[in-house]
Amino acid sequence: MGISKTEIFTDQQNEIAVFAKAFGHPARVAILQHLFKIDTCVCGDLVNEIGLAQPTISQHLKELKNLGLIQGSVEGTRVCYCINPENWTKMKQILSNFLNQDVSIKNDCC
Amino acid sequence: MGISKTEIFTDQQNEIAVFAKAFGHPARVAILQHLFKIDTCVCGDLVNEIGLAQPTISQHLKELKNLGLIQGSVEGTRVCYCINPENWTKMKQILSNFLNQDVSIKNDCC
DNA sequence: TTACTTCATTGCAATATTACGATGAATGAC
DNA sequence: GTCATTCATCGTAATATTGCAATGAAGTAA
Repeated sequence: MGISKTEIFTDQQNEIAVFAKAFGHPARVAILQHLFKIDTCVCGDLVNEIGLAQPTISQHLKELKNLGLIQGSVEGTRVCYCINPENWTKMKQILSNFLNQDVSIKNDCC
Repeated sequence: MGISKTEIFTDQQNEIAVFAKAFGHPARVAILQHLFKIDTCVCGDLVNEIGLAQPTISQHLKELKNLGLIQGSVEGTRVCYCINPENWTKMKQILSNFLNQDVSIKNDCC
């Protein structure tokens, strides 16, 4: 049906999935990498940096903003974006907990 | 168009996106968590454990298997799945590199 | 053999995502 | 005021994803 049955999963599982989905597109990965590389707010040049049309970039930025991973502020005609450090750290911990659960895989299986 | 323009991004960016997408659905998160919890191969009871229909689970398992994150072996009428430790570690390093790039965010922005 | 179990595959419907042209809103320059 | 710039939003088309019923394939049990 194209709709995920989120109600049968735990809040934690849904939260992991929502954050992971944010990185599930290379454009959003590229946007975040660029914001980290510049290490301050980026004003306007994201469309040139990434190779997609302006409405498409705007849409990806909106998704990242809705998740709280980035924040933007208006500077005249431009809008400046940067990482939201608190929320990035929060997200990182949630995903790291999931990724680091590989305690002890028995090799007497499969 | 529903199709991602992967050709304009680096291999690394596409790789991050592909792995992240694997966790972008709570059912796949739940499957992986269960495999880790059981800590050995799981034979058959995934449909009862997760609350989705059998073809749906089979489809999610196929995606995880195609990415190499899990592996399966036939045991009679049953099929047993477990985490692929090598590929899980590989994936974890790729995603961790991305998540851990928060070196120094200047707070004189935004 | 038949019946049963387990899982994969097919086919389909509903929803989501991606991308962009066109347009609008807000600001700055003049 | 006009004009240009920048970014958001709307509308739409194409593709992807999710979910399940029906069916198929392969094994076990009798």
